[in-house]
Amino acid sequence: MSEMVSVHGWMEEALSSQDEMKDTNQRQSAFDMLSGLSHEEHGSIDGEEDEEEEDDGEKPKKRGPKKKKMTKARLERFRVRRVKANARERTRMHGLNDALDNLRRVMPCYSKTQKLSKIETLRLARNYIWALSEVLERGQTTEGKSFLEMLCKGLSQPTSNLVAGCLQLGPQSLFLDKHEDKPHMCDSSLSHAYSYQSPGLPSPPYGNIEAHHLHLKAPTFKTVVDPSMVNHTLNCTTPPYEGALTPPLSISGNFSLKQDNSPDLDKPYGFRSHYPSLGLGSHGHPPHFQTAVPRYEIPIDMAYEQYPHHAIFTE
DNA sequence: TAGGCCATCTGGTCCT
DNA sequence: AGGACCAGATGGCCTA
Repeated sequence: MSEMVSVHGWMEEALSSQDEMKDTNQRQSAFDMLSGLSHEEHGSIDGEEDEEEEDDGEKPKKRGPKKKKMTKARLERFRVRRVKANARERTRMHGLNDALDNLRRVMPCYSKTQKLSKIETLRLARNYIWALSEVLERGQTTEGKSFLEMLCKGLSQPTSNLVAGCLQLGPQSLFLDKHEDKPHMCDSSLSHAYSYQSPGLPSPPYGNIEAHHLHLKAPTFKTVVDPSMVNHTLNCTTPPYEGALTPPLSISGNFSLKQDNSPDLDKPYGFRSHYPSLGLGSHGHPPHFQTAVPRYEIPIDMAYEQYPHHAIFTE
């Protein structure tokens, strides 16, 4: 019993100290301390090491493996294991979030200040790949409504507004000052001009946006990459695409650009190789695509010459 | 204030 | 046994 009292005192200490904690790590340690508590409630604490439980009661014996008493040593081992597992899980989730952030950066609209939610990021990424593959395979233009339709399919209305606003801006507006903290191709405030209420759509979440609801003029993407200037390596099984090059809606995945100390930009992302960061799994099969987005390799300084104001360089 | 989003904890399952 | 992965639960924060 004295053990229980001391354990509860430890818990209360963790709880009270938690109020004063602002730092996440401190909170983590408090939670981790508390993690042992819930299990104490289920098991009694015995002073003996790993002593087997003896049930002399008249209650019918339960089936299944005999549960061991929560001795102090077992409790401590459990707590340590739980704390380590929590730390691993946090690290794992941080890695997952980092990957999502990297994905956000190669999306057609990216803003440090207004991040797409996780689910919207994944949806837009899927649509983006799909739309670009359509451009490659069928020679579809990125200027039409269908491109916008594909991008916005299944997205929430706010996100669709955001994307629509991005594509509405036209080529001049795509090249934002690289030192400004603006979205790559759009800003949410800009989307107000195109904010549409789609009467027939479930609002907000996840209705399909039809282009005729948008009343948008076709965005005009012009190829700014001179094919003769680039080392065009097409790493796919399909014949080389003879038409116009895919406009660099987002070239951060194609170039390895490093303007600041962000270590993330050193890593290969996006379409740099065949879908390396899109969660292909160990088998490495592209997700139902027969073509890959062409990969342009341009020296960094040349890239800056070509895209001096491309918003993608804002980092 | 409700709802959306997020971070974290937690226990279960599978794998090495 | 321990780690990775997953899904459910929970609570905090923010916004309409």
